[in-house]
Amino acid sequence: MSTEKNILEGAKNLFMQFGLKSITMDDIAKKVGVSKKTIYQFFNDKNSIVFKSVHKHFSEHRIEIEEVLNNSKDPIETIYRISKHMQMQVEAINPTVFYDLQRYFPKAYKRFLEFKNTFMKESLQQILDDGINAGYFRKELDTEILVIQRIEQVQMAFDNDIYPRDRFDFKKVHEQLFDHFIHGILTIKGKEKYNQYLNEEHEA
DNA sequence: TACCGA
DNA sequence: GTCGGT
Repeated sequence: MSTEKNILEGAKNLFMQFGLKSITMDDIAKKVGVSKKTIYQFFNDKNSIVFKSVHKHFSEHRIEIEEVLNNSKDPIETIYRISKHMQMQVEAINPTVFYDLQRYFPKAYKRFLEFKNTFMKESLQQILDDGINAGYFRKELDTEILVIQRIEQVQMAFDNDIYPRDRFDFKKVHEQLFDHFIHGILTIKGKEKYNQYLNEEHEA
């Protein structure tokens, strides 16, 4: 792998684990095993590494989501598998990343918002519309309104002022919000199908 | 690796 | 004192 890819991969891993602000250029150099001089041959500044890390992260995330979209038998399986995927992502990322992005790295934060407001929004809306047509989700739903609600509630769970992490289990907050969301949209038929996937998981 | 400026 | 940048 190229030196540039190595640096980016190492930086991304450190950022995911510890956040953006607390990781220094020296930390990255040490982790990757190169000098800071080498890093600055590929990246203009820290802002550039953060931006490219964020870009790489969401590009990979997008490919994984597309794999699920293309290989699920029905909308219930899609939303179930994506929720599992999101759960893993949520556990793998230090929540301070979002705070750091917003506060210190506006350009990278903009990239994140773009991902959230285009790809995430469009794919979730497609899933909801498909689910309604298949009779799994309630036909009364306004999917455009609910997609925004769902995306923003995920973001809300990352906000330490809203669900302080010294009082709430981060993972449990996400689980609760998803459970509440999914049960608010399922029809009877959808619930049966959803429970099938839950039961398969317990048997596995 | 040492150093400077913020 | 810390950290991005030289």
